[in-house]
Amino acid sequence: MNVMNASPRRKELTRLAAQLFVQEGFDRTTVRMLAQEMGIKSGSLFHHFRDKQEILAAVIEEGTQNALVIARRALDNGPSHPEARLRAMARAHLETLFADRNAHVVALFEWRRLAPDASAHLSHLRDAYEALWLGVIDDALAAGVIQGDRFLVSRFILGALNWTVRWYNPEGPQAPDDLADELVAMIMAGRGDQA
Amino acid sequence: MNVMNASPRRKELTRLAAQLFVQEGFDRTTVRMLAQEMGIKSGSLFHHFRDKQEILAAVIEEGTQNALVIARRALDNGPSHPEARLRAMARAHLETLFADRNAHVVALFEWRRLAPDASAHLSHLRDAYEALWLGVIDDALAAGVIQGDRFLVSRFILGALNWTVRWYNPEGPQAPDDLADELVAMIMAGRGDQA
DNA sequence: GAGGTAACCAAGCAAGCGCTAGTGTGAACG
DNA sequence: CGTTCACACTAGCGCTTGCTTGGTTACCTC
Repeated sequence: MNVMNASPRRKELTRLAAQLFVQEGFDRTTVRMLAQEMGIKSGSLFHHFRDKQEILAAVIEEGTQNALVIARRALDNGPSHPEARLRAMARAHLETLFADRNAHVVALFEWRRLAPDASAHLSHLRDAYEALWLGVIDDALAAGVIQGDRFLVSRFILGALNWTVRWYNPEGPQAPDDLADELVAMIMAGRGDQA
Repeated sequence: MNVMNASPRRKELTRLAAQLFVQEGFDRTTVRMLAQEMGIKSGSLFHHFRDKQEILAAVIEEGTQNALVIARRALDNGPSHPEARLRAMARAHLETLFADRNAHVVALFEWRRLAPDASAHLSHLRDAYEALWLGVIDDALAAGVIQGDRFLVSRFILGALNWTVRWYNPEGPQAPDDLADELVAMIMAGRGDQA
């Protein structure tokens, strides 16, 4: 078994697993299906991962880590005006969501299949990510750019954004950035200044 | 097997199944678990349902039917102003969502486990429901109450509303109607008139 | 060229899965 | 009183599941 999470082989296997988990769902995906997709036999799979659970955890960790990196970069190199930061954050969210779509779909819809210990570890990552959002939302509230309860607003926004994986088609005419801008425009309080 | 969907026994079994499906997920819920929860042996289960798939379909159909009934009632007996109709629709959505919470969580997150024929049948129900939403949204757009693309708006709203099942606690201080009103207030375009 | 190691394979085990077959029982009905 | 029917039971079949075991290969290092 490979202890390092960064082994290139393991990373590739994780990517393939994410794809299958999205296609079939975690429970319906058998170790034999995973092995075949990876071009190995089912027994060999357990050289790379302790058990099936660990594959799921690896997939979700990968996606969540990337989300954190991208969001932090968007805020660090990004604009300072609260409204623009809100837009940058929404854009960053959709950017990761569709760059690592498989991993994020798994994270969103198979989270409950995680064993308790893995879930606890990954919850910290997710909390760190949501903290970034709450910071941006607090600033926007303070500046009067948006209005409402901070938790309600953040959950409505994240709900609307996360739900896009259910209907958004990247081949279509709309770019992810357009979606993000439209959503932010939609929730801007009392300022009829959208395009 | 019971052909009528309205047998009271079958309805009760469907309710119990919904609960288990939410707790464990459809795939992880075995027919033996279902039977035990129902106080019978696993073999007896197939007197009521042809197979496990049919139980899933029954759960989802129940929830979706109720959603349609409640939404239609809210619109028929409801207000005529576009903004008020939007609010009524959002309230109705959350009302069903938490009245039949288990059934709706299953419908939202286990839909893909449906066999193709059951899925086709139930899609019509869901489409009818979404048509109601689009009608209300079109009126609101025409009246200038909200702005944006009709599909984008509807998907953002439904995403935000559906996502509430992930975090909303009915025991908490906030009533579902408050949530609905806050969301509608949030998306009202260029009219700083929320509470 | 000996030793170590990452990667893989063949074979299979124990447990659990959905579902079936055949039977029993008590209430309802003519 | 005999028939029917909804409902439940026992027993188990055939298959798949996640995972283990013991051994093989190819490459790297000193």
